[in-house]
Amino acid sequence: MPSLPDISESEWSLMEALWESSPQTASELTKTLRPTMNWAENTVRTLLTRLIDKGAIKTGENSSGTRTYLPAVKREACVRAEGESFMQRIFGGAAKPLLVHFAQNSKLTAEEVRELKKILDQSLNS
Amino acid sequence: MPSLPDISESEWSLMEALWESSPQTASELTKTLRPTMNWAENTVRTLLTRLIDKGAIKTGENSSGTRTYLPAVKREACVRAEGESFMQRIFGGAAKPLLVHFAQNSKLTAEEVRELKKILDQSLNS
DNA sequence: TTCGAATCCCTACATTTGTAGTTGCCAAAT
DNA sequence: ATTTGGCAACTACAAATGTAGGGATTCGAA
Repeated sequence: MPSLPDISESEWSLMEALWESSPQTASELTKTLRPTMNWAENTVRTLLTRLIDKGAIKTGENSSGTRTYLPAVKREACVRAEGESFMQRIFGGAAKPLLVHFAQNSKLTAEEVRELKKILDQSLNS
Repeated sequence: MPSLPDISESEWSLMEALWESSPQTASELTKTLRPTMNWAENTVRTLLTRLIDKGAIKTGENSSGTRTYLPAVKREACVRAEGESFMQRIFGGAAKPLLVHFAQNSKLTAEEVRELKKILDQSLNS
């Protein structure tokens, strides 16, 4: 697997928008993100360029000939990479302490706890 | 709560060393970290200075009058902050998807699964 | 056909981060 | 007293990040 690009925090917002819906043009993306990040369109374009350089997204073209952008890497893969790196940095790479931490620091509903326990069991025999 | 300082990746290594054992002088720290990070002592000093500016560590003095460094913030609090930020960035702030992700992507032993389930149960009734 | 809005391509610039090097000073060993 | 070995204080400098601005081009509407 080609090692995944390093996606910064701002860039991640763009990626999320594209994973959510793509292709999108720069101005569409700007509008999509306007509510959350109040970025100037040039800011969005700069980030898009950087993401292309990093190989995280590709370009296409819509019917009117305007450039469009779409993910070149899968979200799940990026989430795994970010997760690995976080786990490494903060929990020395160990999953259990991480899970313990979040289990203890989150208010989960009984239903969620039930689901999680099920997933834990499944993680064993598969 | 005094909002916690933003600790970078390299800085985090220093903090870990200090949480593990403090106070330490700059040269002690350099030696402590030598096996992992092969940093020049000046690098360590620069990072220490930045951590002081950020309010993450404080200084003291040992019996020989040499400056020592020690944490000014608790590890658990920083871990919580980093965890929050990570969960926000990657999982939109939701704990369950995060837990599901790590539960599925880690090879846990039966024993660990047992412990985790117990912790999940406890997280409910407390 | 001309003007303005949308697109693109460059350039800019302050911060943060990673990683030191340089210099000055002081106390301990010759 | 001189040298030397630490320690402290500054300075350095490139890459990555956040956040745009300006100029050229083009396409559709007036």
